[in-house]
Amino acid sequence: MLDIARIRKEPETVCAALAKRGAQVDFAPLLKDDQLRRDLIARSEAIKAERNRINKDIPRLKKEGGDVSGLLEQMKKSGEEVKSLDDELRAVDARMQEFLVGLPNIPADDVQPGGKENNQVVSSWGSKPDFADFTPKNHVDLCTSLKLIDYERGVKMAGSGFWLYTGLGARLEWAMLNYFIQEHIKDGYTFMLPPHLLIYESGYTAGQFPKFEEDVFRLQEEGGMRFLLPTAETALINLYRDEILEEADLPRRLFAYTPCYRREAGAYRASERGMIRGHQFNKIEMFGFTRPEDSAAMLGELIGKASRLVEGLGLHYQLTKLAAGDCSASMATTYDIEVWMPSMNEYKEISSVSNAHDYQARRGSIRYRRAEDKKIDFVHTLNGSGMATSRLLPAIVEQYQQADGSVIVPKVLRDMVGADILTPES
RNA sequence: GGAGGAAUACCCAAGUGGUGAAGGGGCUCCCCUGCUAAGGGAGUAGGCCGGGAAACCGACGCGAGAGUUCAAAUCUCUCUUCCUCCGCCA
Repeated sequence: MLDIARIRKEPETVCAALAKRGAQVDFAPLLKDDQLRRDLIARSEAIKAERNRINKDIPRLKKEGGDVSGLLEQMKKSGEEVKSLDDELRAVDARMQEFLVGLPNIPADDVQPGGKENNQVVSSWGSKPDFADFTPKNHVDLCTSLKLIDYERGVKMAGSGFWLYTGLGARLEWAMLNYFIQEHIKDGYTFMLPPHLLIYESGYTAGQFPKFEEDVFRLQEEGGMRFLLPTAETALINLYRDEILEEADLPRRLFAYTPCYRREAGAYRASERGMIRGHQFNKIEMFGFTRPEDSAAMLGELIGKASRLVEGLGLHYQLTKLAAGDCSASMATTYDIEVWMPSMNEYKEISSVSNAHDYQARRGSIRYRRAEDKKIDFVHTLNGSGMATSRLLPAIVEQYQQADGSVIVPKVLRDMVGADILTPES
């Protein structure tokens, strides 16, 4: 949610910023409603103030035996006036709300305009594995032959877009989750296990609703809906919804493990099978609440953490700064970590680290009281995958595969997996 | 799923239609005392919205929303959350 005061003050600047992400917005109807709204409030409140004054007098007059019937008549009339003004006000409010809720976040100043084509590779780590001596297999073949993932039986149980980790595959997946959890705890982050089913308002605060309701699995219930979270971010952003934190409480550094459930309507490309567009995948999510002046530093911190985790696994990756149009609607800045996928000859996103500034905080009314002057202001919120293990497992088997079809287990996972190398026989 | 009960400030809590939502604890400040104590006094109802450069003024505000009324913490309805009991529990 954008600040109406800022739009009122500098509509052209906001308009130009939104244009960076390809959003063409005309603020004229909004600003007209804004003026109308304030007029309605002024008129309604003037009548209410008068009514309050008279109401204070009535009991006194009655006690003194005066005649109040004329006053009562007048009060009844002004009551009706107030009611009609307030009805109009509600309609204007709803119209403005609808307009504002549909607007995406303002991209940060240093974010490039344009779409995907303007994404910039910031850095890269490691190098592409050398497969000169043999033809590397793709992760679907590897995971199948090594019996790490059972794609067919996953579909049998749950339908298209689901798979099943089996044996060493489950252990490898779980080892990664454990590894990340341990690293986050070492860094002083607080471990959270949130509910997986959330109410509508939580999706609204995250910026998911109302625009992307079709993208989640929904359960219709009497008296409302619940949905399966598409990422732990959707839960964690709501931790302090409608709360006022003390400045001393900030920054908050959290992480959570949840599966992520997404509809991902439409078919995936064959090469993406088993990695992208699954309806359910595992992810550790990092999350931060900060003072506005600290969010840039925390963004750097989160990028650093995500990078170190991929490096710990020894995977070749690049860090990309997204152009405005490629950032999701709620985010002002996003950096992606993209891991090398030999079979696809592409770098694929495995972590996305973003700063939402006050966009989500405004939607969810998440604020803090400054220690010095007791003023209340919106916090900044940040999130980053740290990491999506279900996308890392394919990268691991592809990058670590050997000529004989076996896969070497990354050092940091060997104890937890209980194996140094995965072979078709193991 | 059923039957009851509850929701007022940081905490406890009074308040069954009428001008400023009692009181206590805690907290902040001051006085007295003089050193891990005790006493006295003052302050302490949030947040949003509108106006204003500000001081401030106004509107709203007793879980949320609607209604009755000239007037609602108080009466009515709907909902939410919590508590007690019963049932269910792969």
